[in-house]
Amino acid sequence: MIAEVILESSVKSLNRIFDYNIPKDMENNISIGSRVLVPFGRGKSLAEGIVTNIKDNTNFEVKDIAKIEEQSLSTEKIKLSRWMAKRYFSNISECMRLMLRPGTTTKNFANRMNSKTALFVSLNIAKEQVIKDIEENRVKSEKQKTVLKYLLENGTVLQAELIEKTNVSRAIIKTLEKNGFVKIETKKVERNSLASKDIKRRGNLKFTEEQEIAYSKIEKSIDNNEFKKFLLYGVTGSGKTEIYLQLIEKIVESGKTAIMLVPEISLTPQMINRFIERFGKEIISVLHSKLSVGERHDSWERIENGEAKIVIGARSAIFAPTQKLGIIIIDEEHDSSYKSEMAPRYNAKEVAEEIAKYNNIPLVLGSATPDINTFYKAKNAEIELLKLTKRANNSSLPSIQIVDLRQELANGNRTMISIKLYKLIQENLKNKKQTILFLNRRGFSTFIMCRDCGYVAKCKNCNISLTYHKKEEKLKCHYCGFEEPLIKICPNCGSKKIRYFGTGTQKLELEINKIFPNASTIRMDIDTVTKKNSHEEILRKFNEEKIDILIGTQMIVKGHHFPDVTLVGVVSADGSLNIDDYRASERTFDLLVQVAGRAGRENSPGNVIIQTYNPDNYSIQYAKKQNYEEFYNVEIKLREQLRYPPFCDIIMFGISAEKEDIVSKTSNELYNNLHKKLKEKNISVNLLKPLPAPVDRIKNRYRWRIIMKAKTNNEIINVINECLYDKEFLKNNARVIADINPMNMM
DNA sequence: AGCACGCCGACT
DNA sequence: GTCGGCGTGCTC
Repeated sequence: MIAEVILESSVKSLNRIFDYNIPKDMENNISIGSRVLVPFGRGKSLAEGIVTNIKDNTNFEVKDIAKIEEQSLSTEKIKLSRWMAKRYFSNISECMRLMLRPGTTTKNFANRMNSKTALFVSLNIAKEQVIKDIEENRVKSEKQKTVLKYLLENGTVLQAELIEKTNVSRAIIKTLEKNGFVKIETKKVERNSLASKDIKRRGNLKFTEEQEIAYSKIEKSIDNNEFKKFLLYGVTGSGKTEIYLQLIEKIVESGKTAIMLVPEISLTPQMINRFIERFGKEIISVLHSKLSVGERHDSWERIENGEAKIVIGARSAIFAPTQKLGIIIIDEEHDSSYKSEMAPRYNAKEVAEEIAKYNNIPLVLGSATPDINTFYKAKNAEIELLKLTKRANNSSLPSIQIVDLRQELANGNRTMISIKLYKLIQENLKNKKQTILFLNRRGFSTFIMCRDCGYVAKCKNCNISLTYHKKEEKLKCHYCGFEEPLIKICPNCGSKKIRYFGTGTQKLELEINKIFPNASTIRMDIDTVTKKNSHEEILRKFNEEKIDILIGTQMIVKGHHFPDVTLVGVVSADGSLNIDDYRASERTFDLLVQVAGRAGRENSPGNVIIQTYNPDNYSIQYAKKQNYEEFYNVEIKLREQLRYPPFCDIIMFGISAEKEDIVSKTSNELYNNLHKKLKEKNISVNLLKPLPAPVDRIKNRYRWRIIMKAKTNNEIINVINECLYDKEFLKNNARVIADINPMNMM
């Protein structure tokens, strides 16, 4: 018997099948999906791989499989890997890696993550007997008594815990073991990130009429075992989560499992707690990047062995090894984090759809500001639209005002805070209410320039200006991380007239401290949340210590609940508007609606001030009105006129290398190959000539790109794959990537 | 990715 | 002569 094996490697030239002989004694233990070790190459080194097919003979002179490992992939996951590899122009083994238990995919399989074990101590005789033995003084030593008492109360405990809590040495426990009172054994330790949670269970809430209708539509497709897509479109507070919870409850009760994806940033303890309240931590598995590899390994194992029925996680949790999957829910479906920016460059929404198809189950997408593409499909009946128009908790929408910064400047106000915003902050401080100031740019100044000669400080590795970070007195590159001390004298002309341009959160914080010297402030951006729990720590501080003003970027926007915030100021709405990307308006609208949602969620209606140099822009105007559908109607017409998604797909080819001539040569070769092949097959697409990327050098590599606009189908995808994996083309010494509908066009 | 092969200049 | 530099090609 011969096995077709895909080797674990991200090298493009190895992205194919290798045949291996299955030794007689392994025949009964091997199947499609088995993970194996095989000899590969001239050396004696072993490579890891996955068996993707078993057949009777081969044309090659084959070697024997060396070892079969314990883990395997389901045939469904192999099918999914094949689909992904093609759709996302990636190596099949890179796709498979996402579906294997975390911590088991390192090249060095000797250092594999395994289930962790530790020594546990428990009583070896009946409790009553132990009590008697203590009372009748058969155990005399005080220390031994303490240990036995602790065990009587706590059952089986970690030896380390026992030693720490009872303050005894290991010898005492050993003696107790020798005398037959306790036993010490090696057992598996579960690294469960939820272990410390002790949360009261709670029942269901009562549905409103709208919730009831939405729920029963989805319920019907669960009952019919059919694949169907739903868009649950409802404003913040309209009760989407309650619908998710009750759908999952139904699924779990019928012995099936559920996957719920949420954006990484909204995977907060508050959100997880809500699930634990309803279902208990025993059947929930949480997967996200903040967990240690060990915790992720064990979470995965609990899903594999059926212990965990509900998976809550960020993007890659879609690959969780669930048994009998019954529903997939994707919350905040418009969020850009569902698209991977690393190989394989997959979109979890599309992957979820594929998985839902395989399993004949519903896929539920939820959002208050749906992705334009999703809403277009909902309007065209490809997705069933379920609307929730009323806020379940009756809280009122905040009052939103736009401030024209041009006017402000004309009136002589050169600060970042308009008169209107200033007055509202002052009022809030007086009333002991909290304020959030949002600015989507970190650092102090975006760039620094010499006023005499026009010199701008740039990164030596990237063609991008350096951002000034005041606290460290450093210039930093936000692309490669390069840092250098702040320059005080122009290196070009020696002038001392160095000026700072553009504003970041650091400068805003400084300015706020100047304007409101008595107000307490806290800042939250990438620079302040580097440590593992600092994110939560800042929010806890803000909430509990009643900090007056929270200043932050994107990351303050999602999923957090601030009961005492009654004022939100968007210091500048223009940052996301002036990006060279067809999604700039959509992003601005989403962001503003979400930021506004942070104000006045409880009983007091909040105030929102949006400061901008583009007060007439439609995304800002509709955000003020909080009217998604009107925004959609304008946006979709523009997309149609300019032929942007959903009216076509955008495929971006990125070519990079250290030498510019290699980049241009490879780019032109790829363009010509694509052009030729498409012409041969009579496929017409909009293929733009290769050009340097907007940021044409990052980390010392020159970057070019080719853009293709086309309504993709199998034929086009095949042509692209053929060109990218062409043997002759691969000889070029450049890095080439292809990304379908990328989130970042830079 | 490894690893071997082979073609070239430098050197105990 | 031969040691080692790295460009090229192959791996079931």
